[in-house]
Amino acid sequence: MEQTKERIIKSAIKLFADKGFHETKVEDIALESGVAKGTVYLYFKSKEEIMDTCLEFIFSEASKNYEIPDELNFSDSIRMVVEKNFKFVDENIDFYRMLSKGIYSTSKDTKMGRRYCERKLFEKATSSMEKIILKGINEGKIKKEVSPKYLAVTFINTIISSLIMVVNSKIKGFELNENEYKEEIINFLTGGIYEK
Amino acid sequence: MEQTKERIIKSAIKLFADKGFHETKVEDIALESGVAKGTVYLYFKSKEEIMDTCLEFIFSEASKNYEIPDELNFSDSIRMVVEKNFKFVDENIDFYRMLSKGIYSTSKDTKMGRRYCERKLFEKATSSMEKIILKGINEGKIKKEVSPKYLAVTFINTIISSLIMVVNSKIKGFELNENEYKEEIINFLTGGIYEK
Amino acid sequence: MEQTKERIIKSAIKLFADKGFHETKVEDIALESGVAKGTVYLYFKSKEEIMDTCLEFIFSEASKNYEIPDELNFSDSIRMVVEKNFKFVDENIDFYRMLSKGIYSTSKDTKMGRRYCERKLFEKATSSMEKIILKGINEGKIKKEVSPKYLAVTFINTIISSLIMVVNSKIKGFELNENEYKEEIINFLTGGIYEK
Amino acid sequence: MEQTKERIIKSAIKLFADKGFHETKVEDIALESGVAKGTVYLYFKSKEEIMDTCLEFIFSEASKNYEIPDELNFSDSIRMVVEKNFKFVDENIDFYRMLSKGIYSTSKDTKMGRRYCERKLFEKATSSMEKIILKGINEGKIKKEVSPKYLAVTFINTIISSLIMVVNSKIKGFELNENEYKEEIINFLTGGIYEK
DNA sequence: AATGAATGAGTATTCATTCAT
DNA sequence: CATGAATGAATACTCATTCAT
Repeated sequence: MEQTKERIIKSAIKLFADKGFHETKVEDIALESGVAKGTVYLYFKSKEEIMDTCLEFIFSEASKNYEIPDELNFSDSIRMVVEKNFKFVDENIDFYRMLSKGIYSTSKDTKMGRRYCERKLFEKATSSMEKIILKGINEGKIKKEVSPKYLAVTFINTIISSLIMVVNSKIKGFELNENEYKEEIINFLTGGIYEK
Repeated sequence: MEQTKERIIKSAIKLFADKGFHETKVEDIALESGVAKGTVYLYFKSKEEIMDTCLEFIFSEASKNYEIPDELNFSDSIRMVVEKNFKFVDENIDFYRMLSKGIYSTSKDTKMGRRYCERKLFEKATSSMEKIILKGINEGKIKKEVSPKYLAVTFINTIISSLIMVVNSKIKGFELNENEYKEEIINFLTGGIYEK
Repeated sequence: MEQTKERIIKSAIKLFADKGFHETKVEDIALESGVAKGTVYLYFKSKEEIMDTCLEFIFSEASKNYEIPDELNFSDSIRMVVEKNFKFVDENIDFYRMLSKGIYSTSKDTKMGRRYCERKLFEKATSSMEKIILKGINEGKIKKEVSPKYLAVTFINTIISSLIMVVNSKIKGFELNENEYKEEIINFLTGGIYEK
Repeated sequence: MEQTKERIIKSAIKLFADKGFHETKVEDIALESGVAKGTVYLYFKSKEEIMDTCLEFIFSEASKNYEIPDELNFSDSIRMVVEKNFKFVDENIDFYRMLSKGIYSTSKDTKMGRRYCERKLFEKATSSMEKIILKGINEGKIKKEVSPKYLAVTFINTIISSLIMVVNSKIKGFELNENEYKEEIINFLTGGIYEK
């Protein structure tokens, strides 16, 4: 049943987020999903493949956050991207916890794995953001001299790292007013923080 | 000898950056340092302690990037922070490679370890950046309505993620003109991208 | 399967008897039991736990040697205890070889381990022997002035050390006629060696 | 200096008694003796040799407990052997603690090691006891039918195990009145417990 | 004689993966 | 489809011993 596979994925995401890849045992995933260890191997060739499938699943979801209607203007587009992402964090906190683990990592990359998905998502995000910046230039909000590509990368990084901040605040009891912070980010990205 | 300990640290940083924590074997570190496995354990109680010492060492170096003279104005302060950091990346590429690993991680944290150092560095960075932003407000560059704290966090995140971009470009052959990108970041953070 | 666990216990007793605790490797136990090293750890958390289980098992068997019907008189009771024990040695030579190792030992004790079992067995043995001595006093065989408790301890020690002698004779080619020796012990304990 | 060697031996006896052979590290012995690890190896070829020397030293001391003047009668000889041994236990508690460790042992025996010393001591003890028993027979205290050899073994075992009891009582807080117990043992061995 | 830094062989334990039922 | 007993390769860590100083 495909339902079983989905249950395994969900459990894996939760556990990888809690304990990281290496600290999560296949047995843990099996227990959490309510199946036997052997069953996990009916649906996945290896533990790596479980991780890869988790990432593929979540990155494909995340990429929808960068689908913005053409008719929106610069500021509203920025607002929509930021709001979609903040909403997504709320609903997929485990995913971002997984991402924010960092450091004690492995370098093993697999075809469908992290790098591939990350890059796919990143490319989607920056190309989408580039269009939004072009809107800003056309609307006279942003100077013509800037490099839309580099600025897009910068905007995306700013958004992503702000999401990580939100996650950290949720988990580590950092004090951070999510809504105020979000508005500050939007304000910042739309140039609202600088005196004319 | 302290020289031996230092050689081990250097080797460990390189290897953790190359292969991540779990994929790096203690034997690898010993070989790379030109000592026997047992010798590593003369200087460190465990593999974890090696990682912790690496982080402590490098985070304490990195925190110097946020020491800015009071007499500099807003824009020059921003420029100095960004330039110091870009220079530091060039000279400590292994460290940033280590940081940019992400995902397949562990959650084990030790007292002197990652969280502690990360937070210490982050707090130093944001408090330093907050002062710079206050300069910006006093100079009339930044609106009085902004939250200096949130903006500081955002500025720091923007800088850090730009550094990660540079590292990725160096390693994965991403095409990125480091200098142009750096100028774009400075420009962005000092409000230069927006039309008056 | 419980059968596998039992096979492991039997092999462990044999090996601990042959080579002692430290000289017996977990791999040896696995080989001797015809299972893989990992399998041993399915049934036991650690090598210590194997030892503890061996001891628990064998001490509980040994304690049966001190179960004597109330209706037997003093001399017959002594005879029965001694004979049961000599028989037990014959059938569980490995166990006594394990006990007689001595000296190059460890001091690590675990809850269910040695001390606990030893004391339980010793208490069972002495309390049982105390009853037999009381029979001896009641029957006028033993003087009323003696301390039944101390005498019980002494009788038990005499029996146990005679068993160790038998084991040593079996293993190290000590010349010792088991039956004659046994009769001498019974004779000794029932006062038969002394002139009236 | 021979003084250093003696200090090492004393420390080793104490530590072996505390923690057993395997749990005592050569480093521990060095620390306890106030010398460097390397120095230990100036006086002993190996850790085994330290143990062997400890045993040799202590067994040779212990064998003096069985040197009894010919002119003493049976009962006084028994009393002297028992009293010497009880006194020796008091003064060399570490040695008996070492002996009473048992079980988690090793089987490695070395030339000068345990078996050799133990047997030497045991032979000295039993041959000495045999003479005492012959006195008993000559004095009409013990029946002529007994086997002096087997009885000697039994007497020695009774004494040795009573010493172990005393040690255990000292260490594990067992309640045992040492003097009463000693008198009971003497009484027992001289036939005083049985009604005529 | 004394030191203690360096060594590396040796081992308990873990856990992803398999496969007979 | 599902199971979970069995596997064994892989690895962090220990400690007796050596030897240059």
